[in-house]
Parts: sequence; C-alpha cells; structure tokens
Amino acid sequence: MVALQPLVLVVEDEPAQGEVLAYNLAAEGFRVVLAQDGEEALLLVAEQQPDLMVLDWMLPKVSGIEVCRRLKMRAETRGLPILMLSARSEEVDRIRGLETGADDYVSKPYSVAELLARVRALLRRTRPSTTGEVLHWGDLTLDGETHRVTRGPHALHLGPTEYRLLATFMEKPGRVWSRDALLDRVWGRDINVDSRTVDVHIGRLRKALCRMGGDDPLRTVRGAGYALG
Amino acid sequence: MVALQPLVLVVEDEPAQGEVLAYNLAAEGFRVVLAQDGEEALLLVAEQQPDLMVLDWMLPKVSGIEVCRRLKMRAETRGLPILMLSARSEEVDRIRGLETGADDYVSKPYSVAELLARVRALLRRTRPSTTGEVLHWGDLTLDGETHRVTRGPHALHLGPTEYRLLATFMEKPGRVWSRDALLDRVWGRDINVDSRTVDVHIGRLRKALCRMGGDDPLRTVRGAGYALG
DNA sequence: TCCGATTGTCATCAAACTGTTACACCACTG
DNA sequence: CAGTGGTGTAACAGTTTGATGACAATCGGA
Repeated sequence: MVALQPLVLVVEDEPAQGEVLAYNLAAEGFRVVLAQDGEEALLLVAEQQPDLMVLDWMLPKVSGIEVCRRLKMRAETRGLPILMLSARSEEVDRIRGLETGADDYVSKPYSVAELLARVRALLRRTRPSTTGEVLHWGDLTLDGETHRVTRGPHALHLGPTEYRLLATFMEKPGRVWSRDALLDRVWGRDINVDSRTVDVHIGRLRKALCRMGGDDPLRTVRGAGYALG
Repeated sequence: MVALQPLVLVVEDEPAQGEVLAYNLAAEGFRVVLAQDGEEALLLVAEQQPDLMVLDWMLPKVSGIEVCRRLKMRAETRGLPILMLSARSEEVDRIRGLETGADDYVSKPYSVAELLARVRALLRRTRPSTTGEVLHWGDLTLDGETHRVTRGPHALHLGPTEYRLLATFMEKPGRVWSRDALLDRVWGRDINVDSRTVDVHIGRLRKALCRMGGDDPLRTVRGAGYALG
C-alpha cells in the first residue's frame, strides 16, 4: 500500500482566503478539503479523517476556539494537529489559542512560506507517532511498539522466542538465515544451544502462524536455513 | 511524592540566560537540566532522556541547528520535541529553524509567558497527563489536573505510584513498557528499586482497576513488560 | 505522637516457555 | 531402489517468568 499524501482540512469562512490556502497547500503536494464553518468542519473531520487542520479563529455558527475545544475533548480526535489562524496578533490571544489545545498558532497577516513551514513541522511531529516501527509482509503485521502480531484479522499469540524469530525474518523478508545466524541474532552470541533447537522453534512459529489457517509463510532451504517467503 | 514532572533540557551558552530559563521552568514545576554547548547537550539527551529540549540557535562548538539536525536524524531521538530559541527574528530564519526539524520556534526577546505556553503545548502531545489534560481509554478516565481516575461511573482510589503507573500507560495506550523503562519513568532514574517491585504494583493497580468489576485492561507481555490494552 | 495508608521485599505457587531427545519422514544421491 | 544426511514434530523434564499474599519499614496527616 502506498502512503497517500497527508490530507489537510482548511476551515475558513472567507472564500477568497480559503482558495489561497487550498491552492498553496495543493501546490506543496497536500490533499485539501475546505470547510466554510465550524459545523461543516466537525462533520468533515469525522467523515474524512484529515491528518491536519488549519482553523480560522473567527467563524460563523461555531467559533474556531469552540471547534478546537470540542476536538481536543474527544479521544478519537485529540491527536489531530490543529494550526490556529487569527487576525489578532496580541500575545494574550496567541497564548489563549495554544492553551485551548491548538498545536500551533499563526497570526494574520501571515506569509505563505511560514504557514507551509509550520504545517510541515506539525505533520512531521505527529506522523511518526508510532516510534516503534511496524513491519508488514503479506497479511502479516508485527508492531514493535505494542508487540502485537496479526495475520489478516486475527491476533496471534507468540512466545518471546517466536516473536524475536519472526521479527528477524520480517526485517529482511526473503533472506535466508542459517541456524547459526539465527542463534546469534535471536538467542544471543554467547549462548550454548544446540542448533537443532532452531528447528523446533521454527516448527512452533509455523504452528502459531497457521493456527487460523493460511499457507505456511516460512520456507525451508535445505542445507542452508530458513527464510520468510 | 509528587508525580514525576517532565524533564526539560535547556541548552544555552550564556549562563545568565540559562539561569533565567531554568528558574522559570522550575517555577512551573518542571525538572530542569542545563547544558552549555552542543556537545554536552547531545550527551545529556542520551544520558537523561529529557522530555523536551529548549535549544539556543547560536552555540559554541556544535551549533543549535546542527544539534537539532542530528537528533532528528536518529529514530530514537526523533520524538524529542525541540523548542528553538533565537536572537534573530527574521522570518526566513524562523522557517529555516522549523525546516531543520525543530518543533517550535521562539525569537528573542521572548516573553516568559509565551515561552511557557509553547513548552506546555509541546508537552501536551508527549506528556499529556502532566499538563493537566484529561486522558481517556475505553471506559477509563484520568484527569491530569485533579488526579482523579474513574472507570465508567465509578471513581477509583489509587495510591500515588499506581496513579503514575496508569498515567504512563494512558499516555501511550498499547505501548509495551519494560520493567526498567517503568522504573525510570514512574520511580525515577536514580532510585534503586528491585525490578520485581513493578510486578507488585502492577498487581495493585489491576486490583484497583477491577474492584468494581470489568475486564483487566492491562496486558502482560511475557519477557517484555506491560501495556494498556 | 499515633494511626492508617503506602511502599519495597520476599516466599511461594502456577503457568508458560525452553532445550533436548527420539523417532518418523523426506529429498537427494549413487 | 536402498542408503544417507537433513528436516519435522511430539513428548518431556527442567527452567524461567509472572501473580499474589504476607510483612516490616516508612510516610504523612490528624
């Protein structure tokens, strides 16, 4: 699956301003959705799940501050980074904006360059939120942060050794690992374990991977070792 | 004992300036470490694992920009929020600062109030429970301001350690914390406590969470640690 | 100062996991 | 086709790991 460009929701009641923003963001490669007021904004957040929101402070119906407050109250939307946009440049307002839960604040008149820089900074900050990397191969997923392993829709239960074994394979799918290499990597170099033990653990890993059905993703390379796929 | 406050690393070559920053941050309840130059800063990041860095742009030896660039290059330190501090207020510099990977930017002369607001805004993402945020997960609610914890309609009574444990889990639901990581975060780096003690407190937290019925929301990951959900 | 709450350690128990072995089976070779 | 070395797997005994109750030390408020 290819990672789509981040989706930016622009909330701005002044059509001309909105167009300028949309144009510049699109030129940077972002996908853009426009909302004209707070209600529409909240709707679109739920519907499109944008990666970032550029929010004008002054809006008809529901004000920008209110939109921000509501989004930060709900756990599902709290993570959405919000860049607040305001005509006032008073410091007290800036602080209030940040305290409301906005993640950044730009006051009008702003330069397009600065706005874009801040948008990128916010996305950079939130995107790799899953610091532990997630490995994929086929329908297999291994999450290094939560230690969760899934195959398709099913969660798998692996023992510690099986987990480390699978993680090793998934880091370099297709690569053939000799038993000694696996002992080094999974068990540790200074340990004294019979190399046949690897066979047994491969067997256990296979059983765990196929418990819910599906083909055996591990390949035995006779005389050489094992590989994923 | 008070909940462990976020650790802020201040990097500033001018001692007087550093003192002012340290004083104000400490007055807000943060723990503070000072570094005088870029090298020391990089050392302290690795050693103390601060939660946030306030970084002066101009530094002897390794410049602030360089420090920032290096930290953002490595996966382990990429998540550390950096607030860049600069004497120049040119917009072009601000943009360069953000492009380098800094998460926010304040130009001197800055107001203490604004600086603190930005520090809190940055920490809201990584240490929400310490900035008075309300955290939710499933039917669990933890209020960082009042230190109240509820499960569904019931208020829960937690001891200080149990509270800090739960706050840690709720700041990154799903993430697996090793016993050592928990000792660092919940007990403090310099304390000398047996890592088995974590087990006991996990047990106590579990008992408190389930007193009114309901499933155990904590997950034991054999050989790795514990996680929420 | 007293008393209840909280904390860290320990001993013990149950469960999960591990490494080894033995034997069946398979792929390849001559 | 039989032989040979390599691989799959069940069973088992030993070990490691985590859960839990008890207890003494400590803390903090009344």
